[in-house]
Amino acid sequence: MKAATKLGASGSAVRQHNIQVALRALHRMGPMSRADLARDMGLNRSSSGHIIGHLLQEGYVRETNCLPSSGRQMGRPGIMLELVPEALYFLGVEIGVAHVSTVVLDFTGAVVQSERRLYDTRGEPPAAAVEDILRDAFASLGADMLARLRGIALAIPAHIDPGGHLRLAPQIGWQDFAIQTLVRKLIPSDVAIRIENDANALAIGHDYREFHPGVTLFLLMETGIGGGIVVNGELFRGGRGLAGEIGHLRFPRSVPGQEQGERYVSLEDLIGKDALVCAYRGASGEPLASFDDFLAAVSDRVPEAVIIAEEWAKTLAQALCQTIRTIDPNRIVLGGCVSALYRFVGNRVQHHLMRVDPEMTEPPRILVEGREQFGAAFGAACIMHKEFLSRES
Amino acid sequence: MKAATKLGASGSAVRQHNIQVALRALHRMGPMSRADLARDMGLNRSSSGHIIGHLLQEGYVRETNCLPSSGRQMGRPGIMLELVPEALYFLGVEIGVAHVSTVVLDFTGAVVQSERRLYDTRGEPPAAAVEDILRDAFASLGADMLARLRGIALAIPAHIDPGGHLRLAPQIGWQDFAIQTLVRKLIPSDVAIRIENDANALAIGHDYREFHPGVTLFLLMETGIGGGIVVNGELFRGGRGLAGEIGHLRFPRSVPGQEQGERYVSLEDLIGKDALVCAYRGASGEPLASFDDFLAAVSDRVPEAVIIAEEWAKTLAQALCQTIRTIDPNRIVLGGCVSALYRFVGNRVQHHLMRVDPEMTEPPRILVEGREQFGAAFGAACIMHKEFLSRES
DNA sequence: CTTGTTTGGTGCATAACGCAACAAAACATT
DNA sequence: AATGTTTTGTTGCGTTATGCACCAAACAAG
Repeated sequence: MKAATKLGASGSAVRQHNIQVALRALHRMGPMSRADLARDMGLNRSSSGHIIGHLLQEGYVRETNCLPSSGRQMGRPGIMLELVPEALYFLGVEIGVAHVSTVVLDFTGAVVQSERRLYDTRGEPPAAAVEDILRDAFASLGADMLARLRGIALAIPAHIDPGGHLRLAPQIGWQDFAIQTLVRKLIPSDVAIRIENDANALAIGHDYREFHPGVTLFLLMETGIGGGIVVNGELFRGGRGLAGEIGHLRFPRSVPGQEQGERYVSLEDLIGKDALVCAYRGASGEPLASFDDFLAAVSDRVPEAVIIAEEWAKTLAQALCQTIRTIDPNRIVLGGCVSALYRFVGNRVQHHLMRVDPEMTEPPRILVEGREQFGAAFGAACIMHKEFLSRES
Repeated sequence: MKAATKLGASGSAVRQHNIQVALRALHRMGPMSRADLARDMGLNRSSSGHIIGHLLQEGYVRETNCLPSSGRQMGRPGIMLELVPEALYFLGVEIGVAHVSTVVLDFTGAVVQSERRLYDTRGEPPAAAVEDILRDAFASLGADMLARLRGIALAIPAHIDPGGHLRLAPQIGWQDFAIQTLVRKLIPSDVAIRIENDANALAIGHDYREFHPGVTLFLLMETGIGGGIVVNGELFRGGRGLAGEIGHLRFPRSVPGQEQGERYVSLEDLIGKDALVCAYRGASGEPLASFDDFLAAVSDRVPEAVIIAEEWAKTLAQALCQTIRTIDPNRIVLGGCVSALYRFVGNRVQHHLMRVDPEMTEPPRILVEGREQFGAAFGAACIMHKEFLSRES
C-alpha cells in the first residue's frame, strides 16, 4: 500500500536498458550486424553503433568473420558481431541427496565445464555442507573463470521462499536455514546469488535454450514429484515459492479395511519411483526388483507390470487434468527417471485424460525431456545468465 | 524464436514512462506534492516539477487545497496535486445471461455512473446483441463523457482467447465469435478495447481498489464456478485464457448402479448453485425450494440442509487443496451468491482442508467478498483504467 | 565501368534528467 | 516581534543518449 514506486528512469538508465536489450538480442539471434541490431531494437543505426562501440571497448562484444547467414542482400555486407564467450562466467550448482553437480556457462550461454561427483549431503550439517560444496566448486574453476564469475545459483530439492530462505528439504534433511545469507558471506559481493528449487531450475534450463511463448509446466518425476511453471520465459513461483508442487496434490484412496473412511494420499506417494518399485516388488514377487526391472517388464508387457503402469497412467491423467484446468499450460514437459514410463504408456495417459475430462479442447502437448545431461545445475546457471542479461549491469 | 525484440527506449520514451509512473503514484497515494512525487519516483524535484507542469497544462492534474495529510513537517508545505476526475472516462460493460450492467469510472478511478437493466442475451444473435448493448451504453453517457472516453471493456461469461476472440459461452449460447473485431468497428479508434472473462474482471476489480502483493485466487460461485488468478496486480490468464477455471476440475463419483465404473463430474456440477438447490429440493421434499430457502435452512441447522452443506464444504476443500498446491495463492476470495454458504460452514471447509492435506503449512486466508455492487462491469472498467495508466498515453 | 543498395561512422540538434542556487512559505526559537 | 531553520517550487546550466542527415566504403548487377 505504501510501497514506493521507484521506477523513474533517468538518461543513463535508458542506455543501461538498451545495452541489456542489445546483449539479449545478440544472445538470442546469434551473430548480427549493427544495422540488424538497430532494426531489431527499433532505434537508429547511429545509436546502435554507439552502443556497440561501448560494448566493444568493454570487451563484451567482438567483431567476427562469420558470414551473414541471412538471405541474399544487395548492398555492403555488415560486420558481424558476437558476444565474447570468455567475458563473464556463471556457475550453477545442484545439491542432490547423494551427489553434487556443477555447470559453468560462458557469456554466450554455452556449457564450458560440467562436473558431477558423489556427496553425502545428509551426513553433514547444512552450513558446513554448503561451505564445503562451494569451496570444492570454486577449486574446480580456473583463475580466469573465478575472476570473471558474475553469478552463482544453487538448485536444491527444497522449498525456498521468495527471500531465499530454505524452509524445508525433507530429502536431504535440512529445514529453516538462511542459506542465502550464508552464501552471501562466502563469496565476493559482486557475484549475484540465487537459491532455487531444483524443479524450478530444471524448468528454466529446459526453457532457456529456446524461447517458448505461453505457459509450460515442467514435471520432475523421481521418488518425489517436483514441478515448475514457466510463463513467457519467467518462472511463476506462486505466493510463497510453492507453485507447481504437483507432487503434493492429494487424492482420496479408500482404505481396504474401512468402508467409509477415506484417506488422502499425496500424488508422489502414488506415482513416484518408490511407489512404483514397491508395487512391482509386491506384484512380481521379486523383493529386490529395481525400477529398471520394472521398466523392462512394462516394455515386455508382463501383465503384473502393465497393470501397475495402467494405474500410474490413470492417476497421472487425473493429476494433469486438475493442473491443466488450473493453470492452462500450452505444453507439459516430463523429466526425471519416471518419465521413461510415459514412453510406454503415453497413449494410455492421453486416453485417461480424455475420459476424465471429455470437454477439454485441444489439450496441451505432453513431451518427455530425455537429455538428462542438462540437469538442475545447468538450469541454475541459466537462471544467472538470464538474470544478468535482464537486470542492470 | 525470430520474435523482434523491439524494446529500445529513446529519449522521449523516458518521459512517457515517467508520466505514467507519476499518474500511477497520484492515483494510488492520493493527493501529494511535487516533492513527495519526486521522492517516490526517485528523481529530482526539478524533473518532477517539469512533469507536473506538463500534466497541468494537458489538464490531467490540478492543484488542490487539500491539507497535507502526512505527519508533522517542518518547512514550507507543498502544494497538493490530484488527478482531474473529469479528464478521462472508462466504461465497463458486463453482459450477463439475463441482464446488462454498465459502470463508468472517471480518471481518478471513482464510479461516476452505474446502471443495471434486464436484457435477454440468449434471445439475440451475438452481433446484433453486442451492437444493441453498446448503443444503449453509449446513449446513457453524457456528451462530455463520450468525448473523453478512452477505454471500453466487456466482461462476458465466456472463454476469451488471448486475441480477444470469443471461443465459447455456453451460458448465453455464443461461440466462436470475433467479438473484438466487431467492437473495434463500432467505436472510435482512439478508444481502447478489451474483452475479458467475467470472473477475471471481478478478480481485477477486487484487487484494484488496493494493491495486494503476491497471488490471489478469486472464485466466482454461481451456477457455474468461474475463477481468476491475480499475480502482483496482473491477471494470469494461462496459455489460452483458461487459467483459474476451477469449475472444470473433475472429480470421480462412483455411479450407484455400477460398482467399478467411475464417472467424472466437474466441480461446478457438484458445488454450484443449481446442484445445491437440486439436492436440497430432493432432501427436503419441497420441489420449489429456492437457494435462499436452502441458505435459511442451513442457518437454522435443518439436518437435511446441513448434510448437503457439509458435502459442499468437503468437496470445496478438496478442490481448494489441489489449487493451493498448484498455484500457491496467498489469499482466496470467494464471490457470487453461493459464497454466502461459506459464512455458515467456513470452519468445516477449513477442517476438511486440514484433513485432506495435513502437511499444508500456513494455508492461504479465505475471505468472502460481500460487496456485490462491485460487479464484473466495475472490474472491466478497472481493467481499462489500469491499462491506461500502464501503457503509453 | 557505372549505378544502385546497404553499411558504418560523424557532426549537429533535440529531449530529458541531475545539480546547484535562490526566493518563498511556514514553524521554532530567542 | 525578529530571526533562524527547514522544506518547497522554480530556474539556468551541464550531461547524456538518441534521432537525423550526410559521407565514404563495400558489394551486386547491368
